[in-house]
Amino acid sequence: MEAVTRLITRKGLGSVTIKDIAREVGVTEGAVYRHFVSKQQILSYLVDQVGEFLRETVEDAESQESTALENLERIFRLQLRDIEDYWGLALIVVAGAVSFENAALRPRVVSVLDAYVERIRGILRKGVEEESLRADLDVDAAAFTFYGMVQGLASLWVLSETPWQPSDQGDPVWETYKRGVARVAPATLTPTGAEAAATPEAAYGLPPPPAARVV
Amino acid sequence: MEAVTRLITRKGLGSVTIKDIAREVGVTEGAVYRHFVSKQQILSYLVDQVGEFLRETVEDAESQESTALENLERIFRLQLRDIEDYWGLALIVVAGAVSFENAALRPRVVSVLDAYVERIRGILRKGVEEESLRADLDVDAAAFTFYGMVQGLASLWVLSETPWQPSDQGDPVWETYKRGVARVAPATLTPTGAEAAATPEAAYGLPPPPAARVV
DNA sequence: GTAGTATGTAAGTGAGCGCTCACATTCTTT
DNA sequence: AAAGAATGTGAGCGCTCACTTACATACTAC
Repeated sequence: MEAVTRLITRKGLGSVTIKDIAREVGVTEGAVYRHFVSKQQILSYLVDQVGEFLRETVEDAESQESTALENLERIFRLQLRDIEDYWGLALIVVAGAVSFENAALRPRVVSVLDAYVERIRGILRKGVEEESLRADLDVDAAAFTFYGMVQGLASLWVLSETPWQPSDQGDPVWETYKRGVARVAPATLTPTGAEAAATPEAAYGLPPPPAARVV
Repeated sequence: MEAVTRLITRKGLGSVTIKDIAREVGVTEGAVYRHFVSKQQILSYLVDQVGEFLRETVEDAESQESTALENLERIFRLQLRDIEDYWGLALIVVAGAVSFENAALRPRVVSVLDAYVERIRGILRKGVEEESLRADLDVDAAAFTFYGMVQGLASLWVLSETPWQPSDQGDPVWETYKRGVARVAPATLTPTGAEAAATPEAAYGLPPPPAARVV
């Protein structure tokens, strides 16, 4: 399984063959089939493994005794780090598109993703209850957006050849998200010409985010 | 090209063969190769076509004389509609992951995506200038998030078998985004127990969004 | 040490892929 | 009507893929 992870990370899911896996492990194709009944099964195990990985990430962050908002931020940052470390692997689940080619694998991917989004929703609900998130928050929409944020960063990162890291972009992206969900004074349009708002970092007692890089 | 679009929409990029394309058109494989030199070329044309499609969508929305925020909302909604209509096709670009399997196609996909995100950035910049967006907005991060929002909805939609439509989820998701970028009073944490904020729809003179559905 | 099982190898098989080619048909031009 | 170009056919080539099989070796238990 580790060899498969390495291979996918190196050359993408679609181009990994059984022969590749065997060579990576240092055996022949037949030996692989002594332990797995099909390639499908290998990928299926892999999806489970990724699901477990996601679950642990979220639960670790949740176990901390802090506000839902802080937990979410922790998950966001852990996720970005994981994408950097195992990006090909993370993409199996995070960029679910990869799997939509493989109809047999889809139900597993769907259940992993559903569980993930549901956990995010749970944290958001808790945040609304404990009043660190705005009371009128649409929890479903916010969970969607959280997922999209991670996935968007992941796919733009994978596609770009430049050496930027998701975690570099993470701060300002997180700020944008936070502004949409955190509890704030009622939103009102300020007339043109009004003074610029103080940076929200200051409002939260955080250091200012680093300058964003262009993709 | 229309047949290819239809096929990808039906069964995904990876499983479309030249034979499939020929059958869909009503000719044999050889005839396809009379007009295209390779499968790679067909896909390459397709990516260009999608890029053109995206460009038109954005330019149509931009040509309207309204605030950047309203233009962005229009793009968002048009995009969701396009994903519903041609989802497999939209995914070629939107879920760039599909292409990362295909190294030769990647530069084209990257340039299409870059152009798209850059256009979103341009609108956001304009919004900051005309003061419909917050002055301290991180334009790069907001563009990232916009892209992620669309892509997240697209991939969750593709994966789920349930009959929900992205445009149904669109309203609350857009509200979450808008709260993060629109010009508002300086963000300050309200103490617990404070009254819930008035709905932002009211602030913008819009009808309340429909209840969100679960994936 | 021997039996039995677990694990590995080398050489396949058959199917499907992108793509080619010798040839047939249809369309356009004059 | 004839010529030439454009378009289409169907067989098949070379390759790679997931997967199989007959046989060999290594490990474990008694």
